[in-house]
Amino acid sequence: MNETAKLELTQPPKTRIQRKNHALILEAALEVFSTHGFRGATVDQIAAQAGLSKPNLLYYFATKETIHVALLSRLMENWLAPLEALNADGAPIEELLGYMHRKLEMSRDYPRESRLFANEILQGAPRILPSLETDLRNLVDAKCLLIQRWMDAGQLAPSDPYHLIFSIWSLTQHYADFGVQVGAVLGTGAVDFEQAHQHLTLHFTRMLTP
Amino acid sequence: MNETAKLELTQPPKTRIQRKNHALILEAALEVFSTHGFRGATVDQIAAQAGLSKPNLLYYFATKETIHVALLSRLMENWLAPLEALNADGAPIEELLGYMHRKLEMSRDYPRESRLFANEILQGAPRILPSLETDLRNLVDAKCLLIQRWMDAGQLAPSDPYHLIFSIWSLTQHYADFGVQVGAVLGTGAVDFEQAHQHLTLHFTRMLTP
DNA sequence: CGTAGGTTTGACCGTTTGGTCAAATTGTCA
DNA sequence: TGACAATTTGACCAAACGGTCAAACCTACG
Repeated sequence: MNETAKLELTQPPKTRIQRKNHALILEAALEVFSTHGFRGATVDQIAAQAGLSKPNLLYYFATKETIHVALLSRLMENWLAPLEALNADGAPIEELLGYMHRKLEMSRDYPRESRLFANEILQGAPRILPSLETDLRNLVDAKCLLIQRWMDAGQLAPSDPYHLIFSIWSLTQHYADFGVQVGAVLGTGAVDFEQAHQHLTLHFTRMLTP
Repeated sequence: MNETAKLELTQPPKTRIQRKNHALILEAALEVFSTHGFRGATVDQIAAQAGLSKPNLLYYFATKETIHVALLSRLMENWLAPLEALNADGAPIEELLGYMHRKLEMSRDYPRESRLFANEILQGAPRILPSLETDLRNLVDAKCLLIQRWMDAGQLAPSDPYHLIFSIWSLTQHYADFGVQVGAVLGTGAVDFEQAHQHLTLHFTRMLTP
C-alpha cells in the first residue's frame, strides 16, 4: 500500500522508476525551495518543475516537509565534507586556503544548495538546529583545536579560530547567496569566480601569514 | 474615501492615529517578513503581530506587497548611509575600520532589517534589483574610486576595492543573518558582538595595512 | 452639542494551498 | 500470457490565503 512511500524515506528507493522520480523530485524541490524558501514554495510548483502531477509527487514524498527534510539532510553531509578534509599533516596556510577554495567552488557549482541552507538559517534553522548544535559544532570544535595548535606553533598568525572559520563561511557563501547583488554592483549581472578567488586568496594570505 | 490610504503611500501619514498604526504595522511586518520571507508571511500574521484586525491593516496598506515595498525602500536608505559616511579626508585604514564597525553595529542593532534584506536578495532581489543597479552601484563605484586612490598612494595595501567592500558586507552581515548558526557552533545560543568586533578589527587591520 | 470625516470590524468572496482517494494505467516476473 | 504490485491520474476536500464591503464606531472641531 502506501507503506511503500514511507519506507522510501528511511531506506533508499528500490525500483528503477523510484530512483528516477526520487531524484527528479529532489532536483525540482531544490530549485523551488532555494529561491522561495519553505513556506514560499508550493507543492504544485515543485511537481510542475519535476514534470509530475501533484498526486504522483505525493506518492513518493508524503508531505511537502518530507521533501524539505530530505533535501536538508542530504545537504548537511556535503556541507561538512570540505571542513572535514582539513588535514592536520598539511601545511597550515595551504590547508586553510584549500578549505576556502573548496567552499568557494561549492558556491560556484552549487549555489542553490547554498541558498537553501541560507534560507533555513535565516528562518532560525527550525529544522536543522539540532544538527548544527551537534554534528557541525563537534566538527568545528575539533578543527579549531587543530588551528589553535598551528597558531601556537607559530605556523599561523594568531586569531580566534572560530571566527576565522566563520569568516571563511561568510566570504565564500556570499558569492552564492548574494550573487545577484554582487552582479548588480559590478554591472556584470553575474559573479566572476576567478576574480573572487584571487581576492580571497590574497585576503587570507595576509590574514594568516605569521 | 479610500484615497486616503493611497495618499499615505506617497506622503507621510497625517493624523495621530495614522502615524501610530503606520509604525505599528511596519514594525510587525518587519518581524514577520524577516523570518518568513515575502511569500511565507501572511497578512493575518502581520495583523495579529500588530494587534490589529486584518481589514484594519488593509485600510492603511492596500496590499501585502505595499507593506513589503514600504519596508524595503525605508531600509535602502539606512543601508547606504554607513558607506556614504566613508570620508575622503579621513585616515584610510581608520575610515574603512569605521565603516566595518558601523555595519557590524547594524547587524547587532537591526538584525531583522538585515535578514529582510538577505531574504530579498536570496530570492533574486525581485523588488529592489533596479535600486541595486543604480543607487547602490553608483555609491559603490564612487567609494571604490576613493579606495583605489588610497591604495595608489600607498596608504592601503592594494587589493580589489569592490571585493574589499563585498568582504565588509559579508563578514558583518554574517553575524546577523547567520546568527543562529554562530550561536549554535559557539554553544552560546547568541552572537558575542564584542568578540566579533575584535576579530574583524584584527582581520581588516592585517588585510589593509600596507 | 452635532456632524463630517477618519477608523474599525464581522461577514463574506474567490482563489490557492496541502493533501486524499478510488480508479485507471503501467511495469514486473513467474 | 496472466496476475499481482507499482505507478499515475482526475476529481475532490477542508483549510488558509489575500482582499472586499457595508455598516458600525470613534474623534476632532465648529
